[in-house]
Amino acid sequence: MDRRTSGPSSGEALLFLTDEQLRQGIEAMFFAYRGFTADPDRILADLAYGRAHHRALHFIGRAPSTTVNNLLNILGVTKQSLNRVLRTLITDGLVESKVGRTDKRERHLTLTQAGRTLEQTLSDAQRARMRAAFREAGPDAVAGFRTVLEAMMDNEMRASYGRLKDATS
Amino acid sequence: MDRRTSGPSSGEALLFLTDEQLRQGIEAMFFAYRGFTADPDRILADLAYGRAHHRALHFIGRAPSTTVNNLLNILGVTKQSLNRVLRTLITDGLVESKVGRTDKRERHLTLTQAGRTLEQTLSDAQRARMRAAFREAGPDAVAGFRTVLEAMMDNEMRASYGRLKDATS
DNA sequence: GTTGGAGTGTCAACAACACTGACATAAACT
DNA sequence: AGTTTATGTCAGTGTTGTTGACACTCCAAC
Repeated sequence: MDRRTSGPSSGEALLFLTDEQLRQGIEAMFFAYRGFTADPDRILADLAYGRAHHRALHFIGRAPSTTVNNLLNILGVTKQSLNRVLRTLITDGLVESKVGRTDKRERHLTLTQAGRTLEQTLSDAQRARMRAAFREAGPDAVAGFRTVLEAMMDNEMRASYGRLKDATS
Repeated sequence: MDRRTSGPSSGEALLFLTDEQLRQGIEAMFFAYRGFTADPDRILADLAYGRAHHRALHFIGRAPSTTVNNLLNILGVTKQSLNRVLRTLITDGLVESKVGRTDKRERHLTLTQAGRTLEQTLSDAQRARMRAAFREAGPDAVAGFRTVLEAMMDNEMRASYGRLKDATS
């Protein structure tokens, strides 16, 4: 009924955000995410893999020698779900699983050469689109993009994101 | 191997985008999208519905009296997939399907009162998070956010997005 | 030193939701 | 009359999420 969404603004300049503006943000997010995953999805469709395999390859490549449990926290799925994906990647020789030295309960995951190659192929497609979008939008827009996305994450995800970001900066 | 990603910049100021920067953008998108869907997902889990139902409700509410075919184009799924969802929504009395007046082949979809109520509940949760993120990030960041997302869409999706945006502005 | 609980990983079965393919019906178009 | 368009339905399949049950490893208390 109210066209304007009111509420406290916690000390910052008050922003008048209409439901319409928020709705456009929601739809932008929906359509953009589809574009975001479209290119790797096309590649994966030909192979016997899906988006979950891509995610696993990405984060193993990002943090080599990570444990299953660590990957679990990042991906936010159940260990059973992840395990199915990991099993195929391991038997297909894309990921190597090594029993931990100090704690033999842990499995440390690393990409094999073949795994790195596929990860590169998938990431290249995704990066190409991201690069084009970033170029088109300009550096200020990119900064804003990241600020908003970071504010939209859950706290635990923001923590994972921050850890990964800091690890290589 | 190359730390710097080069390439033509189509007349604009050349931006040096490292793979690392792009990777952070990719991960930000991944984690943020999880946050973006987390709240409605929690609500839907209690009901017998899933994310697909939410999407249908959203776009029917957005463009009332839309046809099945139009919805199909927006959502980018097969009619079999959409039909399964629509059937449950119609039998549950959340969506009304009316035969078209001028073209009787078409079915025009509208939310019932119950449908509007559920849609509101779901959207409120999602808007609350979006609003908080927008407030925290500030208006300039929001503008950049939208610019980048729009640049990341496929052309057809950008068309759908534009149509919806213009319809109510 | 053995036992019990916590941590970690694996196997099996099931549900949601996407897909393809084939087909039926009705209305509109030519 | 014949073709195309819009919609709905049935059957089958694949990916990816879930829960439940179970095995192995570590560590600490007894």
